[in-house]
Amino acid sequence: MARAAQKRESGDERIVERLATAIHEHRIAPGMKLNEDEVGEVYGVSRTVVRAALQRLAHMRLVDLRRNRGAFVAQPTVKEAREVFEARALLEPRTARSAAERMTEADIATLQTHIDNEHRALDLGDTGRALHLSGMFHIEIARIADQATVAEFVTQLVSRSSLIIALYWQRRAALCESHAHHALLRALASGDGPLAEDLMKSHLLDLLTSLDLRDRGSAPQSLKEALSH
Amino acid sequence: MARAAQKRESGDERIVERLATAIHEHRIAPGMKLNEDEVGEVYGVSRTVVRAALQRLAHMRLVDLRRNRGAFVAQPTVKEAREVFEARALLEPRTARSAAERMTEADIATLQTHIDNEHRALDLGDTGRALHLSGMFHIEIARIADQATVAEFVTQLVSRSSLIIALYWQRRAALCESHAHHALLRALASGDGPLAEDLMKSHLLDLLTSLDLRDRGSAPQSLKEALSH
DNA sequence: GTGCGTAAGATTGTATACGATTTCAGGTGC
DNA sequence: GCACCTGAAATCGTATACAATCTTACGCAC
Repeated sequence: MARAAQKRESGDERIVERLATAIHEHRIAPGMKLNEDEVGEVYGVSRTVVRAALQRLAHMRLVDLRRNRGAFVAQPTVKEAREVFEARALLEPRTARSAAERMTEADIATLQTHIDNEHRALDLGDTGRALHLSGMFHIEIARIADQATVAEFVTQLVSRSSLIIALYWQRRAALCESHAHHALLRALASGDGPLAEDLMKSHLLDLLTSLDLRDRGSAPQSLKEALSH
Repeated sequence: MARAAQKRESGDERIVERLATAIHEHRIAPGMKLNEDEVGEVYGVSRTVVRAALQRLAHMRLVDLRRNRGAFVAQPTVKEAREVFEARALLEPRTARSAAERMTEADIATLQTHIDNEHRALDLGDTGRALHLSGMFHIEIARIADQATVAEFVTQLVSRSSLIIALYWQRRAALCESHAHHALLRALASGDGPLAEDLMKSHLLDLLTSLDLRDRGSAPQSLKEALSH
């Protein structure tokens, strides 16, 4: 209810959001250059606000800002990918345990909704949206744990994970995710903290092992029409 | 222009650094307003770069950016303080263990230097610098663990901790810190990962309990001359 | 004297302009 | 034909100008 009602969105936030989802949904490929003038023209704003948006995206590690060179969609290396999941392994299991001890009926409903929507998106073949919702599930848990700082970190890590998955996915296994989330939700709903912690830990491990993390060349494309709308 | 010297630093980074240290050393009080024109005049740059700097500081949670209102030095609440240390408790102990398994002679020397400098600063009564060096010790450990992502988070958390300590400090136990760091270094140097993890955990707990985290009114002052140089 | 409305001032948000740096194409020499 | 130099075009970094929004002070009615 916060978004739709509040038209007070500062120009750059709108662009951050649109660019972020475009990156998450893999509509603009890693390595692609984000020319300030072009982005500005696409969204009908000046470079001033584009630069602000790019800076924030750089902060989220979704784009790479190179001095006097410009902004490029981030291309997480294999090392970075491992480090991101390492950080998630440190933060999320314990946070899931905390969340289990605080779950309310409303929280259960929210998580269930996320899972349902994720299933629906998958059925429709909208893997981009499914991935997004899958991430929201993790973020929501941190929020339920009432740990804003951790939630913020998890948000960034989930965001980067989307990019990483887009880059290093070795196909298959979107379903097992949903199952993992469902089992997690059961543990959370029953207030079983230790179980939730274990499930989260193995879930993250599964995610990591489902990636193909062997070095390989990258394909830095360069076009901007993918941004249209 | 007589900018001379190092051009490697993009204008805004210089300002971010100066403002950050000014905040860390408590030279500008939490709640104080950071007027864009004034800051720009102090550092001899235009609002454009000041705004970029403020945005980055907001990202670090050192300043609070309020729409159409301006930038204010952050005033971490008690809740935020707890959450920051909660996050540190999740990240740092395990990271210390990893670091213990990777320590080199150079790393040991670096940490020892930090401790020495911290002692020296304390002897000179420069608590601001001592606090800064104390934080660097923690950040260095994350770097040694070769976990850039975690290191980045720890950097932000340490930074916020400085502000929190400035706000909620209650007892004069700066010495125990040094002792804790010294013990930690010994564990790290001897490659005892589990011990390092335990020591870090209790060190963070000590830090947290040394704070007076009961709600109380804040004192939002308002001047800018504290920024001079 | 108190409360409120309105207008002037101050401050932030955004756009545009200009200088600095990089990139790339074309040409010259070997 | 290849390497290297040179200059123009493109792009980023910063400053300035203008518009939108908020704050504050003044004046008027009661």
